[in-house]
Amino acid sequence: MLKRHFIHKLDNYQSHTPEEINILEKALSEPRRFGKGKDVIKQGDKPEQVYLLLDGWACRYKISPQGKLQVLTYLIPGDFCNIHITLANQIDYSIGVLAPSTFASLSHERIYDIYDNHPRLARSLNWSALIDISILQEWLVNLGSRPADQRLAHLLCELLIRSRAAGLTDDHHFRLPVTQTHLGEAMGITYVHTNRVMQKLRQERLITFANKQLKIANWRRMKEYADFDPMYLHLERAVPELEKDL
Amino acid sequence: MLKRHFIHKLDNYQSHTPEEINILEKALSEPRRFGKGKDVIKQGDKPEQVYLLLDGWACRYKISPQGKLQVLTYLIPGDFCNIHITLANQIDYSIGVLAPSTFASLSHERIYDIYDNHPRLARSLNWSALIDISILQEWLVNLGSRPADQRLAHLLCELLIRSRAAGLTDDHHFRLPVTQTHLGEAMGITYVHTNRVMQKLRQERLITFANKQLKIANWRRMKEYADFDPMYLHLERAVPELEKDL
DNA sequence: CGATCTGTTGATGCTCATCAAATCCAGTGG
DNA sequence: CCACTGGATTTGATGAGCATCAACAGATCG
Repeated sequence: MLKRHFIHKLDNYQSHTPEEINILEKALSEPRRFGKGKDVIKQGDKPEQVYLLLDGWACRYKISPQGKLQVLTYLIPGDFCNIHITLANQIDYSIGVLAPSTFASLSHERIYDIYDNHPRLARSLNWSALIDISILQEWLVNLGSRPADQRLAHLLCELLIRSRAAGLTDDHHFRLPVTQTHLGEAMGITYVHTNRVMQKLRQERLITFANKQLKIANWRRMKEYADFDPMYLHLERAVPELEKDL
Repeated sequence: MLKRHFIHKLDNYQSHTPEEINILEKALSEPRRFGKGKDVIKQGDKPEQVYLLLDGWACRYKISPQGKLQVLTYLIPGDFCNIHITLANQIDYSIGVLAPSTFASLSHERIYDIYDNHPRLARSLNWSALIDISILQEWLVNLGSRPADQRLAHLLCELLIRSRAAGLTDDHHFRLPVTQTHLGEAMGITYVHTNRVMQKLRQERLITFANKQLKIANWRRMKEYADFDPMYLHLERAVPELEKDL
């Protein structure tokens, strides 16, 4: 049977026994489908459960009082959408669905149970949360200090490595079912400019993009171009393997 | 006796008994002084302890392979510099000292001890970590979707509220011992432009800045100008008080 | 099969970077 | 106490990167 994406992801940190996997599986609710454009969590909601993206594509985002939308991170299968089990009264972001997706959820009690009684699993979840923060930080660097072309290149490098880490692909292609508008909202630029920057990367023969499939045509040059160092993804154990044949 | 800044900060979440405060105090190492320009933690170090800023001013930052520096967050007295007790082999950021500062540290064992045996304190620490993430997210919004003048205004609003929450000030002034270069590195703009934007805020009579003291001259207009909603600081319990008389 | 969303292209102007130089200021040593 | 020094702030001139506005082509979908 096929390994689920979240197991695939967590296995990059440490390998999990069938029993451990079973504990996680049993903690999950029935999967629930959400259509494109729906919100799983809305800014202002009370925190109630943690969502796990099983399949599809989503993002965490904020809308500022002025009405501009900013994507905070992309969520791919295997990602926990909102791990930092929030002690706050209100959540200050939304989880939006970018392509038809299925989610499972974990109640806070289940999570606390894991933290209390399954220290190895607890470490895996903590590791996953650590990566979330680390990605946020790298996105800050991306927005604050790279021009738009490198910014896009960097984002695409990240998404390829994360896709490989989740077992979503094993070559240079990955599924990227988002519009250029979405990409722009993640990078803090307009969709018009996103389009132009995308063309530039195509002309440089770094990427191709068709049918929602993105291919990084030359990984070595792309990495260099993007100034990409995967260290922040904390996949030490797996990166050599993940970059093999790229 | 004077309440220490980190207690002041945590009390915004829930009040702490003298015994609880004592447990925290006893978990702290001897304070250690660091001079301006020194690094408490360097990119690439192994995680060993958690630092608490007792006095002074510091920041978390990253230097990209290309050599550009990006400030990820400012640290003021009462802040834990690196709570996310990292399970990684390497830390991917540095903690830099911007003004002469004193730090105390907590070993990972002490932290785990608190998590295991003092659930109320554990919640307070988690709350503090939550704010860290939330600030990161809001900074992403700031960099991604606000022009430089609003960006600076927003940053200054945040720093005033945080300073009040840590008991560092009780009026419109707060100590800001950083150069315009540093501010620029936080906002992803050059120091030249930082200077010009600063002058604009002065001309609008929103701020004054002299002797490392920043004053927000008109809180209501400044908030509006900056598009500032303090919700992300998760100080619900305290914000009404914190904004009193502003 | 029309209606709407997404991608693409062009023209124009503003925001911000870059380069360069002039003050201002705090600290240091004679 | 003053002359020196190096960092921080300020100012001006120029240009690049990106936003904005507008229009059209292609893809998608009920």
